[in-house]
Amino acid sequence: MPYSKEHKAQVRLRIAESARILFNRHGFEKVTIDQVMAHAGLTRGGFYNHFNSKETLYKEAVLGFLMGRGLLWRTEAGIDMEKLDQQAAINMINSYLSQAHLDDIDGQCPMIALPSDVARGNDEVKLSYQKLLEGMVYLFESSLSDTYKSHSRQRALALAATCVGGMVLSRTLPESALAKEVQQAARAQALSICMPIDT
Amino acid sequence: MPYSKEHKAQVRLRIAESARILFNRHGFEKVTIDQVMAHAGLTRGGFYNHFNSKETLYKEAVLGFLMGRGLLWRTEAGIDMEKLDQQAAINMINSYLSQAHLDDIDGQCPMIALPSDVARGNDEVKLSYQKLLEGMVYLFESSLSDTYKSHSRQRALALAATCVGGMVLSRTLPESALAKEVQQAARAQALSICMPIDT
DNA sequence: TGTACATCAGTGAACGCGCGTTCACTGATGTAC
DNA sequence: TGTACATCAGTGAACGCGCGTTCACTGATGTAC
Repeated sequence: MPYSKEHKAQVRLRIAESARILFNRHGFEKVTIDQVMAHAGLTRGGFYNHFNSKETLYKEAVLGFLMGRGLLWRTEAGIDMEKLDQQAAINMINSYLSQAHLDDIDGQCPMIALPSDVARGNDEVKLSYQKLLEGMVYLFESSLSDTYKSHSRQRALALAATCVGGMVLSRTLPESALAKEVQQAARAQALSICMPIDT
Repeated sequence: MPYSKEHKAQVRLRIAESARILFNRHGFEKVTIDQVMAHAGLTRGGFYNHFNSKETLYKEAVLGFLMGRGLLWRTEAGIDMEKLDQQAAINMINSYLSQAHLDDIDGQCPMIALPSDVARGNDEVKLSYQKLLEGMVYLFESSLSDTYKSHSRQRALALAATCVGGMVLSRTLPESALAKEVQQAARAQALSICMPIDT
């Protein structure tokens, strides 16, 4: 049994990670198997040792975010998944709706980079996208449950819509003041939702 | 001078309209010139009598929504662009964040159908997308200016983010209760933003 | 410890299909007389 | 009013390129002895 099992698993992960980055930059369609493999330091043909088709890459790439880059990202934002209080929601919003996130093409949340690509993908991709959203909603809902006894789920879902919507719009506008304005307005709105009204 | 000028202009519009519908269904990449022309009742080669390239179709298709389908849609929703009061904003939200809009793949707002495609398009497409957003923000801002003396622009921008975000997320989730839940939560939130707090 | 061997991850040429674009043509239309 | 003509919208075959996928191979690795 040449080559250890871990070796193959690692290479597979490396390919999926390369795919995630390139998909974030250029979308599912525009990225070729060649580019993905080259980015992972390999050549064309080997791809099919690891994946059945390009389609199966989509799922793996989107899901990879949760455990890889996304995990790192939550840590940096000071979010402790064991202790989801109001501050966690605030940190999430400030980090998600930030200039840094707008600038980070490679590391951005796939919900922002790939919404319409996923909408046209197969059910597997959509399900992995749903996992991302559920993670975000869980975070918001847990964080808000202390502040708001009722409607905390509704508020959490609306917060997710505002966060993703604000970033999607910002990303889609041509480089301009308006892009920044949208992102900041969405943030202000989101923060006011998760804080008790005392203004 | 055979064929009147109007004839050519009409055909051009018909092609752009076919493109808009097919793009809404399948995105920029997946749709072929053949399909667009066939949908418009023409054949492949004639395309280049009307457009320089596939790329130039993008802009025209997105912009076409504002004056075509979008106009019809605002009328149906009972929105009078001459009289933008609080009710106009409420009508807009109820119509935009609705099950009917979710079901209307062909006629939906391109901001929902094509966000990531546009984000990767050229500046012309982005600019036409921006026009759509500006229209929406203008509507909200005018409608809210009576209710809220200050921050009406910020609220309008955040409303746009919530509307687009709610629909984008809904569209992207696999057919499920969650999709509907997101859309309804976004609507409830949006409505509560544009109505004086009296709950 | 050293060597022969079997496995299979990785290589890169080749295949085949699809699509954007071009081009020589055809024939419907409005105009001139 | 009727007819010949010029224009150019529309046709469809052909081109060429790019990309997903296949396949025969190569050579690095862990194992058996």
